[in-house]
Amino acid sequence: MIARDLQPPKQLRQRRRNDPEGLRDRVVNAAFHAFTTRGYHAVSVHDLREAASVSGGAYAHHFPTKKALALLVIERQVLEAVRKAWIEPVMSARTAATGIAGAIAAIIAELEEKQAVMGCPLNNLALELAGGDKDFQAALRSIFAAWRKALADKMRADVAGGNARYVDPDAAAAFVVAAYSGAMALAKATQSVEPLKLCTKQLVVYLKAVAQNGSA
Amino acid sequence: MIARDLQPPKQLRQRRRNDPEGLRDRVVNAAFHAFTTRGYHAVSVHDLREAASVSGGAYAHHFPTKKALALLVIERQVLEAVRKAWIEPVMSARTAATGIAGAIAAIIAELEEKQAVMGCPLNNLALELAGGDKDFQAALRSIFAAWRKALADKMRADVAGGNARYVDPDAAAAFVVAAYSGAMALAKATQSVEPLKLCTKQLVVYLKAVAQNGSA
Amino acid sequence: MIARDLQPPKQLRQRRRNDPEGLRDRVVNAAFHAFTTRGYHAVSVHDLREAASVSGGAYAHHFPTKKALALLVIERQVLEAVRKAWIEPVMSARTAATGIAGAIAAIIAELEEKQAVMGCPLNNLALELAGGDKDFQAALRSIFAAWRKALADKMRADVAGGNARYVDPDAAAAFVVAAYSGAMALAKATQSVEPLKLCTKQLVVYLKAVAQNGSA
Amino acid sequence: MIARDLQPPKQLRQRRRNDPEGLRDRVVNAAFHAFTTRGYHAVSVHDLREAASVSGGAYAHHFPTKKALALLVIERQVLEAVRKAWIEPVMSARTAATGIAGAIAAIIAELEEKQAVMGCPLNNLALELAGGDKDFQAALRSIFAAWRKALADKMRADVAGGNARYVDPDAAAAFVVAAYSGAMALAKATQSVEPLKLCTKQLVVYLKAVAQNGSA
DNA sequence: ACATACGGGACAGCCCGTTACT
DNA sequence: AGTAACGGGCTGTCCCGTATGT
Repeated sequence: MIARDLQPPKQLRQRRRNDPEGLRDRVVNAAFHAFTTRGYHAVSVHDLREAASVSGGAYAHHFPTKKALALLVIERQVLEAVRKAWIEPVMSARTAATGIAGAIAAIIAELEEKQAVMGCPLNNLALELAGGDKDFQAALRSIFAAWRKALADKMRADVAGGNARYVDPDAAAAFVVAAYSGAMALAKATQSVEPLKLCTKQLVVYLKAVAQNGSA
Repeated sequence: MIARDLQPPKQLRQRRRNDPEGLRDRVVNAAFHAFTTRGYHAVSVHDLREAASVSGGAYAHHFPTKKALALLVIERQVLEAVRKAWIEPVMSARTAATGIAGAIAAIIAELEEKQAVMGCPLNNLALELAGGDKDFQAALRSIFAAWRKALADKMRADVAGGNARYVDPDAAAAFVVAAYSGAMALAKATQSVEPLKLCTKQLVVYLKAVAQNGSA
Repeated sequence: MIARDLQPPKQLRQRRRNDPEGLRDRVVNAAFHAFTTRGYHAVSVHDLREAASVSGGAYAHHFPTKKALALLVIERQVLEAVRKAWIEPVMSARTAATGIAGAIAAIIAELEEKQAVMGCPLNNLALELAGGDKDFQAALRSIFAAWRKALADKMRADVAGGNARYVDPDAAAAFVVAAYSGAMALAKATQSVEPLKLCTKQLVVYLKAVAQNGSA
Repeated sequence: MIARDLQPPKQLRQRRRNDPEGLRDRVVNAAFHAFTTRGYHAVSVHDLREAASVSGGAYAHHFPTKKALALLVIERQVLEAVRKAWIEPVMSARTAATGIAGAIAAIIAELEEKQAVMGCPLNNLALELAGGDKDFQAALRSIFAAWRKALADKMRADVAGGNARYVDPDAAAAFVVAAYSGAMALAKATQSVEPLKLCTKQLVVYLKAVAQNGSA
């Protein structure tokens, strides 16, 4: 009718890159960061596409649903984060106790560089998603299991090597995971590393008690 | 103006009953349950209105925004839940250690009646909301503070009464909160009370250690 | 279930005033201001009740619908505003021409005190509402008619008194109303009194032309 | 993933046709018509989508907000309407006076074909929107400026060509715009072209006066 | 007269996933 | 592999008018 020149600026049409792996990485990394800091439900796929500079079609080509992407994030990135921050440091430490203390110390050091305490990626996702969906539940549970198993194995190695006498390494490992997770929750709620430091000290007290007189 | 009953006097048009407090209670209770089990972002206000059988107009009259409702839930219901499950049992127990063990035992007993482990209401909300919004953060933080303070006060009372010699009751209280919170997270992730039982035993070990030889 | 003390603060219950006329005045004045500056559709009855500090029940008791209130505003306040700003000054002036110039000058002076140019109340409402609703249309049209009639009558008096020789006073009056209305629209769009001043000068030129050589 | 046609291949599921420009045109034209006749606030985006037969998703893809759509309408369609109805006819006329008279005459002729007088698109929007929002204000102001400038330029050309002696072409142009705008407002309020005809005659009187003896 | 509580529906905007097209 | 267009439904919030109650 009036004015028919409403074409969108064709010249701005995004350049195509054809880099499937890079694209997947960008999306998965953006999703890991967004999901673990803001929460699965609080993040829209639009946010993720924007953060990763990916068009809707390309995104859909690689990730059928939001849930599938989240499972990928959990199984790859979250597991990897736990491995890097906990499993590897503990495995390569002299004893379980020193490894645990060292891992937490490293995390505290990293947090103190940044300004905000965003909590533990695994726990953030677990508390939001483990209640509802079986697939999420299974994925998250297996990471917790790997974490606990690594700690327990190290404790068993300590016992075998004569460095400690844990009566129930599995229980002790679960407790360490729990204490750290809860301390991080406290740290997130107060937006301060102070609870983490406090709890670390207490964790050391506990570990000394169970490693020496063998109460657990 | 003269009433002109154009519609035949529908007997079905059920008489409205003004019950603002009941309505508010229904909504707040529904919100407490839904928010703490499914998560704030996973629940729509439509869900809540339906669960509470409340019309859109009535809902809007009482709760300006979803956030305001959530703050109400946190400040009233969540605080009350922590009080009932933790603060009151511990305060009325003989010692901090027995109170803590008793509180967790009661929670485990309650969980074993039900089928699903939905986690700690406070921690569920904290992990989802403490990262983003200042108002949520403040509300949640104050509940954690009350929880920690109650435990620490009881420990200080134990010290004063000669029943224990905690060196740092605040740290010990924070650790108890953290260990329980983390154990509950583990329980939720595995959908089993087993981690909770395991961790409780270890918590007792810790408490014995710090209460007797005064390491903390 | 948990916490049942959710009663709204009963003590805050608004004091009842029982001042029906004052209440009506407050509402009608608030509505006049809001409707003529922000527009009928842009203002909610909630806004009006708040601006007039009137509860929903009291509001509804006096004004059955939003439209009825608006009609009242038009028939009372808008008409009164036109009377005060135009009809009375012109009627009491020596001639139509001096009355018109004086009326506009007074309006300009008033605008220059304030910061924003909100336009002519009558025209603001007319352009928004005259297109759709017959009742609004009739109410607005009658005000324009009164305005035009007053100007035409004064011109006819001028002719009778030998002060001017308007050939078509009705046309001249309509033109004055139109020129002023359009000038105010221009002033509102530019948020400046400058177009109003410019147009006033031209209006004087026109009036001299038609009053002296009798072209209209 | 293999396509599994769980629904029988619905023949009715009409094939989607991608026509972004057509869709945008449909929406913008519908918006132009609805906004300028019924008003910005009186029209819901639902109305527009329905009028343009556009789904919610498609609409959102092209127009982020209602305001953005309105700005587009103003900057494109309203400007174009003013250009077609006023600027081009006046520019291509022999003199400013004949151009102005011709433009209004054409508008009157068009109105007499239809039944309703919906007013000037530009003024309708201006009176509703220029009071509140800075972006709307700027967009509308620039159209008025273009309109006034075109008339003033034509008058200056007349002076240069010796066809008239306007002392202040800018003021005369503003006055013409104002008089027409106000006359159209009157016409809308009375739902009749009569005020428009009346005022046009007077406008000619004015133009003769200022063009010949050079009073403005 | 007037205050609170309430009903049902509309508001603009966003959601995730899919389809057409290059 | 990748882009833009698109569908249908849901989000939280607000709307105007009415009913209940003092």
